[in-house]
Amino acid sequence: MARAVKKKANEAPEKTTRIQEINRRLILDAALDVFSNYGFRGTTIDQIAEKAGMSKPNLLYYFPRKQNIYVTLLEETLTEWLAPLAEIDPEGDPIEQLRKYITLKINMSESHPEASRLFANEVLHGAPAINEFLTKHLKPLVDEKASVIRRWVGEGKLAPVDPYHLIFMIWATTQHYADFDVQVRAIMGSQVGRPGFREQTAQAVLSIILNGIRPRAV
Amino acid sequence: MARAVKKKANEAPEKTTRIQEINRRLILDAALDVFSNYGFRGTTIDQIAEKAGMSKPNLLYYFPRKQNIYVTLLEETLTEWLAPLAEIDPEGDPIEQLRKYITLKINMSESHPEASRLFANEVLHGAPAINEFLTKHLKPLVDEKASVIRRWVGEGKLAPVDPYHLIFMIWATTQHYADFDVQVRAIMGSQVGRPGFREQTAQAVLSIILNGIRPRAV
DNA sequence: CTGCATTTTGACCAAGTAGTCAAGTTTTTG
DNA sequence: CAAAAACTTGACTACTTGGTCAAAATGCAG
Repeated sequence: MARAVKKKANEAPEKTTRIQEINRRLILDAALDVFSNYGFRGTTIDQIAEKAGMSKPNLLYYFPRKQNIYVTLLEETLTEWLAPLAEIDPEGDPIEQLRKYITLKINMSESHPEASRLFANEVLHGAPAINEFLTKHLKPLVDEKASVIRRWVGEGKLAPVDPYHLIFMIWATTQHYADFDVQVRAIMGSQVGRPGFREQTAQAVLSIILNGIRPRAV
Repeated sequence: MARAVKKKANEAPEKTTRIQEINRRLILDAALDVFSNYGFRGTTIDQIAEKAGMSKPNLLYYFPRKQNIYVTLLEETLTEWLAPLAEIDPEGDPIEQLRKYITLKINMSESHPEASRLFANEVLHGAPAINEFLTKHLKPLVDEKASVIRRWVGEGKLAPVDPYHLIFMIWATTQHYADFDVQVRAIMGSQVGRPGFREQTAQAVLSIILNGIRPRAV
């Protein structure tokens, strides 16, 4: 009867069994798929349970509330999602570092569009579940990288540009291809699926942004 | 007892009374507010009715289905949303035309963020209600403007750039400020509300994109 | 002012959905 | 190889919510 999380109330607080590990993974994978397509309200526990191949009460044995699945998923995803930003090397060459960052983001948008959409949907609706994450983790990281970029600008290695807006532009542009996939497909048609499309996208995005911030003669 | 739409079954097909006009407007305004915040599934008819100041059955007298309100709203919004793109003048100066377009889009994002979010949410979820609009109206318009941009590139008036990706980048960047408002606020804090923030944004976006596509020496 | 059309709403219904429960099955452990 | 712990599920409940309906209130044309 004990909930998966609670133990005998005096033993070691955290102990995950093999089965727990497997099933939580199954649930989270299924949930990512469903939540990213239908949003929080649009998703039913039954949908997730079916996709995960288990009964609803069983699913609720692992995550007592729908919210729990959702929040766990967002936390898992966000950390991974931010990794590339953290990798920007303050000592590296500015243009090279930003090229690498943009390329990584475009690749992520193609390889994990569900994660991007899950996040986009949450923010679009006011980020009720992750507002704290945004101010406590995202902001400090962005502040840090923004000051690096600002220094680069000061050293004349980049054209004068507001670092925050530059970062927003990179996010917006790269995630657009995941979040607005349907629209991109409606306009560009069959090209989208074709091999090489990602390279073509990367090339176009890199060309505009990097030339847009390359230092210019005054 | 007749539905608002049907008349005495043989009279002039379309006749909207004063009251109808007022109430439909009240409903659509309220609905834009609610739908853009909570999405289609997350919105209840009761919420809209309350915000519109009328009873639920009364609201359903004007729009027999929740879907009807939603679709009407999207159609109204989309036309307005695309207007700036149509205004790009093939005979004008390329950089000037694109500057004007970007500026208009940024202004719209600030003045009508709900419209942007309504649309973003719909596309994010696969655009079930407007897929047809995308291929029948949006695509042709984009194709047309893309060929104008391609011609400009051919004439050496712009750096070599894929016109479709350029348009996507402009959309992504400008709408980001409406759709991801919460995130922008979490990172930039109180600056966002301040007068002049829009100008600062416009300046940053214009600087990067326009310099990114300005013709360069080979 | 009167009678018909339009508008408005309280009460209600059916479907869908988050979450519970108690009883069963499987796995682990001493 | 028991006995305990962990896992699983059918059946159920409480609640939300889209939509109906019949009757009342209001507006309006002649």
